[in-house]
Amino acid sequence: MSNDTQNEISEPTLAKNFDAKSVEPRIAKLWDDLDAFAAGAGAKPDADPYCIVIPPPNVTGSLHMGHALNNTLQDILIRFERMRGKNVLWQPGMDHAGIATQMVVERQLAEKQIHRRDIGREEFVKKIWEWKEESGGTIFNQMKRLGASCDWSRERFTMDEGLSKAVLEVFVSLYKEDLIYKDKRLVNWDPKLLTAISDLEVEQIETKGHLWYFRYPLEDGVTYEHPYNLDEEGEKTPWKPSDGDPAGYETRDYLVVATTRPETMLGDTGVAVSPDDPRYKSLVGKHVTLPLVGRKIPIVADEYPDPEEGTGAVKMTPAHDFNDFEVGKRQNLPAINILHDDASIFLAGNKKFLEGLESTTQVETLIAELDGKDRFKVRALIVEMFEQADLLDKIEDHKHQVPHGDRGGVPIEPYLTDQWYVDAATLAKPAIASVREERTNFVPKNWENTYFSWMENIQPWCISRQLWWGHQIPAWYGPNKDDLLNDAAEHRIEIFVAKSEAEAIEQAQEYYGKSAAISITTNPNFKLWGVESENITKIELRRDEDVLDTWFSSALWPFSTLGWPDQTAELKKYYQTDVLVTGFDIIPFWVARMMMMGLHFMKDEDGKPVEPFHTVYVHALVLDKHGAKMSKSKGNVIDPLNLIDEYGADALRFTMAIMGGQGRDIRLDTTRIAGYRNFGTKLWNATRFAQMNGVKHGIAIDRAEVKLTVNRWILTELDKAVADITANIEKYRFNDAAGAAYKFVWNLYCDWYLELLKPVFAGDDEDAKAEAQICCGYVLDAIYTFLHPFMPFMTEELWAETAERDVILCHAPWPKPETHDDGAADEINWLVGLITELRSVRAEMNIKPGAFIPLIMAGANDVTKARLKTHAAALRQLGRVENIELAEDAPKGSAQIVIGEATACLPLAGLIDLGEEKSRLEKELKKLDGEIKRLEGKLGNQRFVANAPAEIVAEEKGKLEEYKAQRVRVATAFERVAEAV
RNA sequence: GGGCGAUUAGCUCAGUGGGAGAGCACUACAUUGACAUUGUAGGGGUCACUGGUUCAAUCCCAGUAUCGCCCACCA
Repeated sequence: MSNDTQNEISEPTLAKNFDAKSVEPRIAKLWDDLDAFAAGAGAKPDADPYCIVIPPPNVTGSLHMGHALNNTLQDILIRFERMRGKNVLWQPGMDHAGIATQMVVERQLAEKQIHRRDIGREEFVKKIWEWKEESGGTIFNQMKRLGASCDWSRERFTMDEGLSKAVLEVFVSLYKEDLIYKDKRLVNWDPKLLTAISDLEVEQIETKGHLWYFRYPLEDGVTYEHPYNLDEEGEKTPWKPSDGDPAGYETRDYLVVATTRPETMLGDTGVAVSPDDPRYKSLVGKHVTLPLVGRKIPIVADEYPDPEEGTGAVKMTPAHDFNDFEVGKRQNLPAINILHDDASIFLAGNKKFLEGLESTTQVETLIAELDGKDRFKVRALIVEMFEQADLLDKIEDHKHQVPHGDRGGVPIEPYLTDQWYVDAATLAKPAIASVREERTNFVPKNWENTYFSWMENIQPWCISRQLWWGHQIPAWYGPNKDDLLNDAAEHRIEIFVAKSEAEAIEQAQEYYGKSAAISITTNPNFKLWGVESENITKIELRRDEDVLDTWFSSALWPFSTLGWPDQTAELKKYYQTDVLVTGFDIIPFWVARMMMMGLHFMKDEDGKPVEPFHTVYVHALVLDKHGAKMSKSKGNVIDPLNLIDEYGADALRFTMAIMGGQGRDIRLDTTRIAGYRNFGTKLWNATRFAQMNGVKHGIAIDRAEVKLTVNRWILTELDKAVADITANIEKYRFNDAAGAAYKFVWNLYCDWYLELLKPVFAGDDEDAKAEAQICCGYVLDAIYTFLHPFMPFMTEELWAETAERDVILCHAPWPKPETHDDGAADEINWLVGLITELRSVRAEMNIKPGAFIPLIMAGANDVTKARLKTHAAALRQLGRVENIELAEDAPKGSAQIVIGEATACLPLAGLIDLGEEKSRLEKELKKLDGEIKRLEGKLGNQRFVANAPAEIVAEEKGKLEEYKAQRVRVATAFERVAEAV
């Protein structure tokens, strides 16, 4: 022992403040150089695995606050488990994000006046790959700045070779099981992006519109009696069946139907009424003439119309409305498509539309006026035409939900096309059971409602997209053999689903026979038929042009990234993964589908399905500080990178953790980030203080040997804190874990422990000093460790700065709490209480903060006497009292603090205003009286004493006694002061 | 229309069936030996409202109000 046992302040090596800007990149590089995050890094060979797969960000994405939260929480779990000794893999990767990515590159081309069709599919896809190599994945560098400890060497991409192989495998095998099929039905069609989209990609947006009431004339000679009501002014008002007897009837030769989309009337093929509707009973089976078009369409009875709504008669457009499509199927109404794929009106050359129409001038005019025009323009024109024809009954303002494509942003059209579907209902069943039977658990649990409500009403999942960027559907089309040979009028298509072109040809060969020469064409004008002879000699196959929904490949993420369909070592080790951390918005998009696919394809040794993860942690949304969603258009977007620049990654992470409480959205207020940046500075300076006092790091402590009460106390508190933090991370209570860490570091370690050590370091008890130096460093080391998951950069830096270490901090073992309560807490709590009271009285009495004043302890017992002696230095430094003396009674004219059995007196006659001291004590008495009265009332209540648990009653009794004793002492003090005044 | 959540200090939020908490903001004082990105002390809340259960409700239950989100095919 040399210099550091003397009362010298050493020069700290740490700068005064933590410089995040220079330290963070350096630490990041350190981790990188050491491959610190590689799968299993730092773990023993037989360690338990722990795996999280990242929710793959879009390749076009950049880090937003949602990612910052999501990745912070994952990284906390990952670092925590890594330090606990598990074999950890955090699997990173990206999503190819079909539409989003294609749009980005299309926009770039548009700047050069190029359309993707100009350069062709192959060239266009090449351009997207080029773009991806150049600009894609910037988000990963941003995530590294956040400190995300993914195994970056294992980065995957949903379009890369391995994952594409998984997609093929899944598609082909689901097809073979009839869980994937092709079907012609109405889909949600995005007329801007010219592709089908799934139900989930449709957003309902409330829109102000109108409800137009049109008159459809009944066929010649048909009339009916239409009931009406009368209002107070004698005007006719609509009648509904529930109104009872109508006021009267009028004879009508037309039906009134209402619509929000007048343009669809061009495709009307019927009018439906309820079979129970008394108004229209006589009309069922009759016809109306479709205005403007002149088509005769039937009036049908169907359970779909609600007699209480609208007019009770509903126009049917099976090709452009999901309900009408169903009614059409039931009632045998044809579906007439009247839209091009871009939602312009399709009349000229529209075979189905023209069928059965006489080529009258009326129709010719209609075609001339409307064909090729945009749907909304046509809407206005149609209304105008109805008005001119005197068939517009009335117009009402109408608010309704209009479906919009979430990417293209324009209203979608229900559109009749061939698409591929996944039989989601079948796959959903085991996925529902897994959650019901708690093999997979949502945290917080209430998100299971979202999951169930989605899964239990699940519709066939439309997985084909008319895009170029994505996994091309592995289906090849050829002509139906029999149709070919029989020269049938209707040509059916034969589908060959295969993992490769060669396999498809093989299948085709088998189907068409050995004599057929089979080739693949990409010719868009290719025809499926047209052979020359009755022997099939030449067949061209053409691959389906469509690609798969992006979420199809994402659904395979937990096993495809681990190497599936190959049975890799990683797959074996890390599947089932542990927890999925995600926002609630993609529970149906992603979580539900991963459950379906995982359970279908992954089996354990006994062939039992294995869920992709045992826990789904659902976190909140990050909103601005007023609770609004962040969006570019609102201009309230906070860029996490700016926050990292300003406050450091650790501060941002800590904020995310402490605000990421379960089941609640986060309103981000940047002042809080500043607060947690300050927290880092506090810890930094605590270390600096330690350095100045020769504190030693990395030395093990035998707790039984620790002598100083403060040291024993802080070690006990440390144990409590570590246990608390550990338990809370295990329970995904990130806010509680961060809160416990914060309180321990600032409110216990810095505010009291270091303050209480100051007199020790300044004193001349060398043994005490040596012990304090070791203990102080030991606790600091523990702090670095338990804070590391939250603030990895600073703690890693401090870890390195304070001692030569065997391991870097992110591989250091998580502290283990030892329970060891020896009563030190009582003593320190007494001391802390006394000092706090001293400070409070001094402040109230306006005594100069720096001034030392004498203390006389009246009525102290032996324990108190001993404590006064032990902590004299601390009381001097922190309470600014000196010359501590003992007395039987409090001297006159002093301020008095009742603490335990004793009274601490500050003899300040002349220095303080005794009147003020008197009123201070009076206030205290009043407060005690209030408490005593409350407790006496409670304990006097027979029902309380009889019904409350015994320990509660005893507790309250104890409190009452305590208050009463306290009151006696305070009253004595008060009287003494009162006398002196 | 159905479902979920929120309502606690000026602001952002924790929290518990048994004496209301944090951060920021505010007030006063302090400061060249860890830290002004600080310290000490202090002010500030009928825990949205109304009922109910209970010995006891901010907490549990029901209803009301306000706000937010999700789902849904109303012509």
